[in-house]
Amino acid sequence: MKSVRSKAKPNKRDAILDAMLDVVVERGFHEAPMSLISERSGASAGVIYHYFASKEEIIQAVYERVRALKRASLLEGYSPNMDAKDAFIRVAMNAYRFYRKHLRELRFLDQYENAGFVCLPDTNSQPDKDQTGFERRFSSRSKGGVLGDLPAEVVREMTLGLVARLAKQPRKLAPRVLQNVAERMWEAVRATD
Amino acid sequence: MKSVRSKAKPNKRDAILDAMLDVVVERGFHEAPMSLISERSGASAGVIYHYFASKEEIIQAVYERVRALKRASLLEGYSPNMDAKDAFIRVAMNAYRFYRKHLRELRFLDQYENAGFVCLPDTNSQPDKDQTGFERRFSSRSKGGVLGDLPAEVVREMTLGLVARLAKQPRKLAPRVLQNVAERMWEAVRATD
Amino acid sequence: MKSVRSKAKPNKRDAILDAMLDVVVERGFHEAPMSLISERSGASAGVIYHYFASKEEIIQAVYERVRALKRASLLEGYSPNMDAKDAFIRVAMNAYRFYRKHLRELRFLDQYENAGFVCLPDTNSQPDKDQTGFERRFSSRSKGGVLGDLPAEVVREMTLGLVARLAKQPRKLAPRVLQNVAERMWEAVRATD
Amino acid sequence: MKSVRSKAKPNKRDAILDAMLDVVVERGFHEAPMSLISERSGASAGVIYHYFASKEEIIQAVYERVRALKRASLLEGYSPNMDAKDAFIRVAMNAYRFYRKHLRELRFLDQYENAGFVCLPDTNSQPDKDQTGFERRFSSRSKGGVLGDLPAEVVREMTLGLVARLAKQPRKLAPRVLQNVAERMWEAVRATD
DNA sequence: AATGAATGAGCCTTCATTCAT
DNA sequence: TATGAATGAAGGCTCATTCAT
Repeated sequence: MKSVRSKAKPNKRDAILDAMLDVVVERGFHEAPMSLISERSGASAGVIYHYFASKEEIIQAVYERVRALKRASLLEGYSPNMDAKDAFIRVAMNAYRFYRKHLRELRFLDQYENAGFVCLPDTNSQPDKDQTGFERRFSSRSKGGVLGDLPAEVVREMTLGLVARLAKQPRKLAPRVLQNVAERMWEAVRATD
Repeated sequence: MKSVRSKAKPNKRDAILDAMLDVVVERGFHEAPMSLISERSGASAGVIYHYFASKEEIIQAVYERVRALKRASLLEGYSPNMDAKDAFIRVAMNAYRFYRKHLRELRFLDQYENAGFVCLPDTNSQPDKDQTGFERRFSSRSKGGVLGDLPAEVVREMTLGLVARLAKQPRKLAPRVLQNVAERMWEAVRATD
Repeated sequence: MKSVRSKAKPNKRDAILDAMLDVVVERGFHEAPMSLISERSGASAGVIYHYFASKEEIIQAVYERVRALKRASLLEGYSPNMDAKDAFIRVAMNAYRFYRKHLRELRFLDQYENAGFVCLPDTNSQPDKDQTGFERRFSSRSKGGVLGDLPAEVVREMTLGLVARLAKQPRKLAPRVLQNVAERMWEAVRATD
Repeated sequence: MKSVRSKAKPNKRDAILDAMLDVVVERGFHEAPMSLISERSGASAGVIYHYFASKEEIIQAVYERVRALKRASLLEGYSPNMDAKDAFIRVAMNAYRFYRKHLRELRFLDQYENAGFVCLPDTNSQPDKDQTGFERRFSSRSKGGVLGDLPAEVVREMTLGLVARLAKQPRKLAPRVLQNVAERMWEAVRATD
């Protein structure tokens, strides 16, 4: 019966993460002083360090949270028995929708990845089953998937990477246009017989 | 006759810009203290402010310099009478080559654009002639160009944007693969009759 | 029937004092945060203030406890009818044994006395009878004692003070050496006729 | 012609060391905040770090300076051809005079050595010639010296250590008393035939 | 008695910038 | 032009202490 996202007392730890996300997005990693995090989150300078060991750790935690959120959203509605093309397009549309709904998160990710923070070589290297299945399916035919023989990172950039960048554009794309783009990308990366 | 990139005495102003570029790329905007710029550039803390009014201005100047360098490189070898597809592919390959040769600059751009610096409403909105011609040609057919009817920013992301991201990947793509990608992109964006 | 020094549940107040003693000895007064005292003593940050009004007061209490312990130990086995020299040597050996057994306490005293804590003008200036007798006996002949006419503080430093410093040395002195030293000190301070 | 110790501009580095010495002596290592050092030394918070890398380093530097000063003072007027007893007494009196003249320094040393700072295992282990000669002479006969066979650290405490403690007493000892004490110590440690 | 989240002043240090030389 | 000592406002973080539970 208690409202979770009410501004009332939204769990202090989360309030801190929220504040950090907002501030970093609005002003960049530089100019994200703890004093501001404190003010925005409603947590005193002191308690913050009760929940996190350091500023870096807060940033790390925001990153983790965003990653998890993203992961969960992309595969929504996907099932392994869908037709490959349909699945591909669905995920692309999912991604676009997600990014538009979570522009702040998207921008945070961009900053995080560009400011030289990424060092951990992947805590998430034990991917959940769903994703494993998905990733194998959408790999090159030579690796048992349905795609052509482009290197994996190229495919990633031609699909999800592209969608992310499109979502960052100021103008929101009409679903029709988006579908159109997704189809063209499908043509570009699918296995040609 | 004087070598441009020699560490010798390459004009103090440039040394400062070089230092800033390096430091930002290596350590991010946060953790790019003036003291380090001073040390790396060989310019004393004091003189730096003879050449630039503030740290921000240095960053701005680096950005400008990088933009100019990039602009000049992309259209190398392009001429308006080339076949459209060939031109497209040439520019794509140009871009890839440029980015790989100037990874530091590319990374600087990424940081700059992601850290919330871009506020100046485009000094470069008066594009030089060459580019104008090029841009008109490679616009949608409805605007007199040779491409399909996707929004301009979508096309940009599907072409140059993509190339930039591919260039950032650790692995260098074989020219053959790159050509392959460029062709697929061409198929994806060109006007279909 | 309850073991005194067992880590079990030795009265929370004492646990706090123990913790403070340990921490101060290990790390100095600076770097003796209450959080560590809390952790080591097993008492929560909160309760500590149920037993003591402030950090200072804890330190004061440790000091008092150590003083009392020391006082009790030195005169062990002393009786007024012993021969003066024997008594002198016995007390010296007592002191040495005590300090070696309680090095932590000794080090605490050193820190306490050197860090500018001593300000209380001696609550213990009403010495217990035993000591009174002892002190009178071992004072200068002109004051009714058996010693020569050196100032009291000089004698103190030449005897107990010296023993304390010897005890702090890393190497433990053989009883024979110690006895030897005590005898020489006795020669140095006793009344010469 | 410029006065060195004038309050005018006594070399900022030294002013900082002076301030640290004073504050530590007056208030202890705990409660010696940089802000106070800054205020007392007349150096801004910032410049201090131009001269020293950290607070610890300042303390270290004070220690070094005090050690050097002390070393120089003790052997004043000593020459190897003096009679052993005379030399012994002279050095003892030197030490007392030094300590009384430099009570602040003495207290600093005490704090430094008791607060767990000493870690460097002796940079001064290459003792200057004078001292070497002195130390050999005033060692036990079995090591070629003129003293009895007490362990070296015992002798140290019975002589210089004792003098240091006497100097710390509030009351200044009359030269006569001091001489008296020195003679007794000499009797206590010299070789007995 | 006990907990531990919360406070907020204060700590050490950094850093963009200025200024005397 | 050039130096680098100097400034002082912040910055991230700690810690003695309090207070709701």
